[in-house]
Amino acid sequence: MKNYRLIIADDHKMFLDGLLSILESKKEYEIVLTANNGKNVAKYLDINNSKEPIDLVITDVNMPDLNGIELNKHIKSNHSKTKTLVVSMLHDSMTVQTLTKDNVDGYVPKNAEKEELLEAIESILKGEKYFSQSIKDVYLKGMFSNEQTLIESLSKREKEVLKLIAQEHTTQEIADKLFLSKHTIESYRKNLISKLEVRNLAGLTKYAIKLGLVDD
Amino acid sequence: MKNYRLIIADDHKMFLDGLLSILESKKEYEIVLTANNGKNVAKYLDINNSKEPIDLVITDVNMPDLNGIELNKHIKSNHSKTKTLVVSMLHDSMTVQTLTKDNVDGYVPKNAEKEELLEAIESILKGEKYFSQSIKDVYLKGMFSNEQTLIESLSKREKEVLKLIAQEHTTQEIADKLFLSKHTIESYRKNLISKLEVRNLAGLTKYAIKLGLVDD
DNA sequence: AATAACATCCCTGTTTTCAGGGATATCTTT
DNA sequence: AAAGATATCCCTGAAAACAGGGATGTTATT
Repeated sequence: MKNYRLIIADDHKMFLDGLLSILESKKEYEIVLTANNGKNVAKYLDINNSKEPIDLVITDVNMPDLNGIELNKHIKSNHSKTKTLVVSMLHDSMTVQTLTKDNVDGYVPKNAEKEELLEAIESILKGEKYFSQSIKDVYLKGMFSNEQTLIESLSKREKEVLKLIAQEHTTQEIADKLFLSKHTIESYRKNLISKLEVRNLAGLTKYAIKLGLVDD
Repeated sequence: MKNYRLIIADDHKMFLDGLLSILESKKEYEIVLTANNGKNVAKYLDINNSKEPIDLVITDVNMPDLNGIELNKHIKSNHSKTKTLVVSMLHDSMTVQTLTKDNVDGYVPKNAEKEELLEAIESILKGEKYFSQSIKDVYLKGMFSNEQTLIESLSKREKEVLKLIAQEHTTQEIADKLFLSKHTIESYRKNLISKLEVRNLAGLTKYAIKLGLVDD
């Protein structure tokens, strides 16, 4: 009988209990540690992993102290034998992309059936990758929308100007604020409109929000 | 020994399991039904409730078929003896306000500790109301921010124009689209700027997004 | 019946944005 | 060394937005 050692990290107590009750049905999984943040998991691995290695860390994305993305990165850099499975509520394409880039072993949304979760765990422990269809969809959507690349094509200064534009400042005001010529800001505005393929201020504002440059 | 009959509704299987495992520790709670949508709960109550009444329905907000808000409304209109407790991930002030208006008995966020959940259930079964502090905060914030009232102060037509403005249409284009004079749209734009207390298109666009009039 | 809110339209004048050209200097990458 | 991206600045003219007035008829609400 196989015996796998797992760690679960989630700051939602109720959800943790849900995972535990699902995993308790499987005798071959030993839950070595549960944590409500990534830091404690990282700490545990750093101290104890060499003695009795952890096979799999199941983690949420949004957690205090050390979130799932950072935790995955840490594990993949320092504990290469330990697999990682992300189980999360929200999944934007950026998050999925970052995680796959950091070599995460699987990603299952929280609204998945428990059967799928168990399948994901099994696959990963066998050395395969497991991504739910909805996660793949999000990933592909992110890949084939030029949105992401557009955003990345903006320089620091351009983002700065875009932010101020979205904050309802006029060209003149922005020029004064940045100690630049009015013409310079006009150029930026023009370039932004053309780069982001929008028509006017409204479009720029929407992009600024998408980029997280403005609060609302 | 008391015996309470509960129903749980949540479309997230894992979360349902979490709730179940928490409630199974309490012998006095009998889980009569679990459902992944509101409709099945409503149906069950409509058929069986008079024989053996249900004491409490624990429900998520976002569910297919019949969401938590509608389910609560249905229960409060047709099964007044059945208490309701909402357990949800996201909680905007509108949702909280609607639910309290519809006389929900409690509201606990999903990231609450299991102790708090059990306390909420106990309180409600005793006939009290239970709202987590974070829920109260959201509620109060919604009450005292003029944002909500501002949004509600917009007429249907104003919202329609605002939407088109945020979709990057010019005044002339909107006029053509709605078969109205350019001057009319200009008036709307002016009124919107003054009502929403913003300076320009950027501000209007941000409000349109907040209102959910435009996708992004 | 009166008031308020809504929807519609009009005018004038100023400011800002948008579109379309350029130019120059720096810095990085090939 | 050349090419490309970045940051900066300039100009013109048209289109659009913004500010500030007003007006009229309809529909709710009181």
